[in-house]
Amino acid sequence: MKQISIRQVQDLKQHDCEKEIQEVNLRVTPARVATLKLFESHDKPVDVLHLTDHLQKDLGIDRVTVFRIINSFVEKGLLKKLEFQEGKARYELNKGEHHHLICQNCGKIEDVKDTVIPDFEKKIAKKYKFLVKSHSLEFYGFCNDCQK
Amino acid sequence: MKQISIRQVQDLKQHDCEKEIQEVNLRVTPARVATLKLFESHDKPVDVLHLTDHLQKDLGIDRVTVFRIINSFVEKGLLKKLEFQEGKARYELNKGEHHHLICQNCGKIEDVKDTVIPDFEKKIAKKYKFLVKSHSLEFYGFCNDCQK
DNA sequence: AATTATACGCAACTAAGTTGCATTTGTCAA
DNA sequence: TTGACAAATGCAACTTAGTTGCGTATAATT
Repeated sequence: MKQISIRQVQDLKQHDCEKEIQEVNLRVTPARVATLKLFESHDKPVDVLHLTDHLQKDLGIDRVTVFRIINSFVEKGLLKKLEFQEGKARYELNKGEHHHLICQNCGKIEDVKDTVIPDFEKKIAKKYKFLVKSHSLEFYGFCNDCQK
Repeated sequence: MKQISIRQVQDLKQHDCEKEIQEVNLRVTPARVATLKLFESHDKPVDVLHLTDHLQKDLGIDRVTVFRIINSFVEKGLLKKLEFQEGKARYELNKGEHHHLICQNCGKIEDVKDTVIPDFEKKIAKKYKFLVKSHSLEFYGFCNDCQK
């Protein structure tokens, strides 16, 4: 069986990111590819400070640019903006409908698959004549470890 | 049938607010009563700027004090903190479980009664061993008027 | 390789929210 | 009712998230 090297995996990733950016009609720039790559290698919602930490220090990408890139990614539907009552936004790749469990003690964020919202949305559309475009659902409390 | 005057209604309200504040072990101060009254006379979630507008101009209550009062009210469970992806918080009286429909065009906020979350929370508690303390659910889209 | 719209970096700004500290005020007990 | 003390307020200064304007650089297109 033919193996592919780490190098090749990274190239694939690089190529995927470039393609994704191109597909939403944004120019493929090093800053954008690096940002999207960061999200691909992160499965939890991150805030901008966390992103700039790496992007600015290691790649010299400006804070402002990171904000602008993220806004364009959100606008194009690549990212989803989240707010966990922290006074700042978090972002995650916009794939797979799910919600979040946020531990108020240790800050751990867990994903929960959605089982109820699509039905609820239909009811809302009918009853309130409201056209739902997106939603956000978060649960705050204590994770298994922090209940002790 | 005996009528009560506007004056008496306001006194009742004043008294209710004072009682509520006392009951959560906070000192009854003019600033706190005025803040709580503002919430009682407002059925939609408001941001701090909106509050200070009245409290500062008409009653000379400082911006900082408003922030501090609100934080203490949230801590004591009188208010619920909300975030509608605006880069600032909103607050509402913490009574009656409900969610929000937020119109992305005109900004109108509508309340939706909860029908699905309590059940969902039970499932989460069981499956993820997560102790849910609170949650937030918002729907973004277009209200009836703005769909045209 | 030249053109051009778009993206980037830098500096400055805005707006939300917080902190420290001196003064005032609500509460409670004498 | 008054005096004492903890708690609340006002003011100034600060922090942090996010934005804007503008000159320069660069990706896409011919």
